[in-house]
Amino acid sequence: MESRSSSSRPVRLSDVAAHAGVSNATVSRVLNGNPRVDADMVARVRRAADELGYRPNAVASNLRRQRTSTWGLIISDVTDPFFTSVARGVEDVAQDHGYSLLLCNSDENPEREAGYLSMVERHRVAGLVISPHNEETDISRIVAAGIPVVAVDRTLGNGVDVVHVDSVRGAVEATEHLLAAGWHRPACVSGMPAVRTARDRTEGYRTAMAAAGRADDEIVVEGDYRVGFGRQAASELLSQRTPPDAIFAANSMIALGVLQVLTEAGIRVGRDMGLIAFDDAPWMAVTTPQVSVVAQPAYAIGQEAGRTLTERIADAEKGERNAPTRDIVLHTSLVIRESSLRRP
Amino acid sequence: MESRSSSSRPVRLSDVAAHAGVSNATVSRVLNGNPRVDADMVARVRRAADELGYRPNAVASNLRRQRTSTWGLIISDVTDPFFTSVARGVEDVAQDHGYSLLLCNSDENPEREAGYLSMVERHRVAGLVISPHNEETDISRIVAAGIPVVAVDRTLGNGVDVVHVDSVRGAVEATEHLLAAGWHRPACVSGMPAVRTARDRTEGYRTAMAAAGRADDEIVVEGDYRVGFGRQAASELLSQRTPPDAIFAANSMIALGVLQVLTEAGIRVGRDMGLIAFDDAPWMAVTTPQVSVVAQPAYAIGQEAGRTLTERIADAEKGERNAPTRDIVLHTSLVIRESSLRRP
DNA sequence: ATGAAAGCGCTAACAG
DNA sequence: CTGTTAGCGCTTTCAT
Repeated sequence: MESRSSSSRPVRLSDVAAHAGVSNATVSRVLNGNPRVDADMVARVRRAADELGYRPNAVASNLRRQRTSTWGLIISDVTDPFFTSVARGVEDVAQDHGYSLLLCNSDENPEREAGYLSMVERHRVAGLVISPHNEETDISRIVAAGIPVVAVDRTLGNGVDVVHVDSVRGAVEATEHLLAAGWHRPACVSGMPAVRTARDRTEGYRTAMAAAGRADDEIVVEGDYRVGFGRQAASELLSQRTPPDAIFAANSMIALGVLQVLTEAGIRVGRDMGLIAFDDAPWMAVTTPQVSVVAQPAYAIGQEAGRTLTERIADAEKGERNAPTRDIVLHTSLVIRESSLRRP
Repeated sequence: MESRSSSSRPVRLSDVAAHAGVSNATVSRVLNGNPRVDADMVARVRRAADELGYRPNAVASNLRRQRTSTWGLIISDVTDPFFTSVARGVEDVAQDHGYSLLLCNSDENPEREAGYLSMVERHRVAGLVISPHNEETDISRIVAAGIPVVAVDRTLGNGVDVVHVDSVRGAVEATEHLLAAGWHRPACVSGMPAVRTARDRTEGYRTAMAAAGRADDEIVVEGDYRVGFGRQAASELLSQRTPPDAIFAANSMIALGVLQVLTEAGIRVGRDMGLIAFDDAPWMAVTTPQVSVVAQPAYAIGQEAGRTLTERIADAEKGERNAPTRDIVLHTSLVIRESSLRRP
């Protein structure tokens, strides 16, 4: 039974207090679940709040409390299924704990990232989850402001908690598998060397090649983690004098671009060209042939980051300043489908 | 007085004022770009702010101004490429205008949606972009609070602006195309009838079937817009006595599920079974055969929603309460690839 | 168990 | 052009 005149002044806590015939303090206590209030009072206040259709003003509350109920989430690309799954994991944990998410898409662009970093600081977020562009990403201000930070996918040095997978190992496994499947000249198409996961995945590829005594056959193309670069790299590779006979794509976006070009060129994957990707994506099981991958538990990474963040926030409130840094490594799994298998 | 034991107290505007030897008001004016301040003052204040590493407290500012620099964004599924593209469009416009985004994933769940609606109201967002679950979605409180709202993808009645495509027409085109390509029994796999786009796409299918004198051959399966339902529907369809020979999937998630099942069952798409989907997705050009679609300009929908929202916010500030409701319809395009073409 | 009152950090009248 | 001052709506001592 809320009073609803089109654009009236919002109902304030003091309106509820007046309506219930109690003080502001009591209303505040009731609405915040403070136990030392009389049961009758609680009922009266609740009813008054309902009748007036009261919605607490989170801005005022945040200011007074000197802390917000919001987390910042800065990710590289909302368009990349890996990051959307991570975001989903973070969101679900945030919601469970009463936090909202300020979403920022850094787009793998350091300036944009810096702008967003400044924004979350101005908003005085309670915590931050970030997939940092690279180790140089400067979060010193955030840390100095006492805002807990958890990195996902990529480390940040500085004693910041991180949740990620072992990219080197995943890449080694992918490359070894390609070699074991009988491909002779597997190439690696990777992201920006500035980005840690890209470097690690390239390194894993090189390690496996060297271990197999194939160091001389290494073919590495580095660009970025976008579909466009996957296309470009694939075209370049195909036009070489002695093209590779297989490709290890360092993420799903690159794999998509590579596959587009391969498809357009009429190259039969799994026959003329082997393919394996780091990162699973929902569509990889519906292509012909299906794409083999090194799968990462993206949603779990997000959840784990969210859980770690809540703990850090609790620590910070207790004045706990020097809990040991956590480096949470989740497992990848090699999912062998068809694209990496050599058919006659 | 609360104990704030953590690191150093953040720098406040008054610290900058003291450091620069001016009043708070002057600092505020400089930092907000008020033109009537002396150039020397500006320089002095800027320097002081820099030296102290000052970051304005957006919470305090928001409270005092009685408006925030945040938009709410409530979408059905961050995992659906259509919605992530929309989100991207909204985000880019928001950023251009100095707004941040509070991201909410309603998951096509009315309760979750209601919770988020309440949240954005408490946060006193400056505006809201929402893909409402359906016409019943109750945004009366938001509207009553004077918060401009723009719906995307689905209408909301109530005189709320909306940016979307003509789903009926897109579905008609898809179905006509299937029929023209020589498929005899095309089925329609759609989302929840409660959701407007799902209803519209089903209706478009029916309209086209009727117009072709094939009303008796209609096969409609309705569930939701998720991959899982696409799988389920495809299985059911395949096990029927007289299965369809083509499928119109009402969105890309359903199409993905359908394709998974078709692939697993060894059914040759484009031969044994025709397929066309509403919504393009990046992977649809790398399957074999490539998937024909009714493409929507998702990013543009997001942008358009963002632009409309900024205008509505400006209107609201001017006290403009009755600008005519906008119904912005963007064009779909029929992209005929291979899955809908009948090969011998 | 309840109320009175003092701010949280900032902006915007209003004076000067 | 600059400063003084009064809050924004809420939470939390402190006193009763």
